[in-house]
Amino acid sequence: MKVDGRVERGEQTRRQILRRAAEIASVEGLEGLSIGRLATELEVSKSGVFAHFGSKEELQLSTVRAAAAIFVRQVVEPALAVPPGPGRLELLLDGWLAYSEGRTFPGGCFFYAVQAEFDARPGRVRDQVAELGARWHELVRDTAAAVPGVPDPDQLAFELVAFLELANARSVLHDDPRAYDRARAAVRSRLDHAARG
Amino acid sequence: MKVDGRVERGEQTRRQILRRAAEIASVEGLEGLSIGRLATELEVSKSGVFAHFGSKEELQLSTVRAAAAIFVRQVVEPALAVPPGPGRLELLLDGWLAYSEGRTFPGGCFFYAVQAEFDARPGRVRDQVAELGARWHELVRDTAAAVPGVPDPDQLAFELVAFLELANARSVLHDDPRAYDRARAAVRSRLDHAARG
DNA sequence: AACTTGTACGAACGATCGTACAGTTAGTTT
DNA sequence: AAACTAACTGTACGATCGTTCGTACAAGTT
Repeated sequence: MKVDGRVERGEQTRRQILRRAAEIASVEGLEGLSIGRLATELEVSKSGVFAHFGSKEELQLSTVRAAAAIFVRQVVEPALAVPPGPGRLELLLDGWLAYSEGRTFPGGCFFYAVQAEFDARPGRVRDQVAELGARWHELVRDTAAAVPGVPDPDQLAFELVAFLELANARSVLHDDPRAYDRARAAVRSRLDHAARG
Repeated sequence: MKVDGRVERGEQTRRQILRRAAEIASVEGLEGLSIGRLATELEVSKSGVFAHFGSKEELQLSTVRAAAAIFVRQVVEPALAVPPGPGRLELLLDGWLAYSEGRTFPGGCFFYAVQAEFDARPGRVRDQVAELGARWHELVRDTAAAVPGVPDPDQLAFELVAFLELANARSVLHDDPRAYDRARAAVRSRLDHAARG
């Protein structure tokens, strides 16, 4: 089946909308995202943007899905490409820090912004964000569990993720890249400590 | 000078507005805060609320100030009341966890929500939030520096605050109080490790 | 060639946003 | 008692919000 012309153009437009939407949301939040603004910036009509999703909530959900796909491709997949063990864990953590520091999204980690925005309100967006967060934590925990000599992978994963998230928060809020150095030092010393204990 | 009647009523109203504003903002953010909604919930007129602040930005700044005062009273002052050293550091960290876990603000830590919301946009609100965040970090660092045997108080403070913030984030997003146990365990082991090293 | 499908558009809707302003009420000052 | 002031109200404004609708047209289907 050929997929040029109308259908291809539609999917391309949709991708462009979601790309821009994820960028905006990482800075202004998923509620700060407005259909009219999105339309203006992309130089398409408001109803054109709206028609792709049917509701703002569906736009938000699609934006989260699109951001998750970018995150998986940049952070998760490279780590899963190497064998389990200390190497994979380090690659995962380094990949995350590079993803945040490199500003894949202009506001830093997309999920940090969106989690903090929706953590306390009910709804489908919050549910999806919570589920993605849980999956991320499980991935870090399972990756840590495959490292020999780790007594409590859940606890280790908690502490490692804490370092990553604070690095992101600090670097964005204070425009200070040294937060990543702090996080890298914390990760290193915590992993050394785990290996020895 | 007597301050009953008109003046007292005004200040009381202002306090009530800011109390409610801080509660709402901890859940929906400072942008989710709307003057009309605030007026409806407090059963006063929209222009009555507006007149107290003159602009939405001023309302947001006042809300941040009010939340900071609550935070200082609940977390900072009790710690400063005991002598510097390990006891003060533990009281500070335990106080923070109790402040977050006890839901002084319904959406968890007010500043976690507001920092994540404004970290990537310019403006006076962001500047104020960033300054308060820096002051908090300095307080933790200085408190840690007064503990004997701590080689790098800045690094230690970074890691401790990371545990606190992730506990808040996890517990709110997943409605899971065990995140605080994880944070307490992390704090304890990190402080033990610092004392030994 | 006739018909269906899907993208995108422009115009309009009711609601809500922040803000402005004049007026009322009640405490304070003289 | 008169003058003043601060808290608060009601109404209205322009802008923007999400959403609905009818339409135009290109592409795919039969």
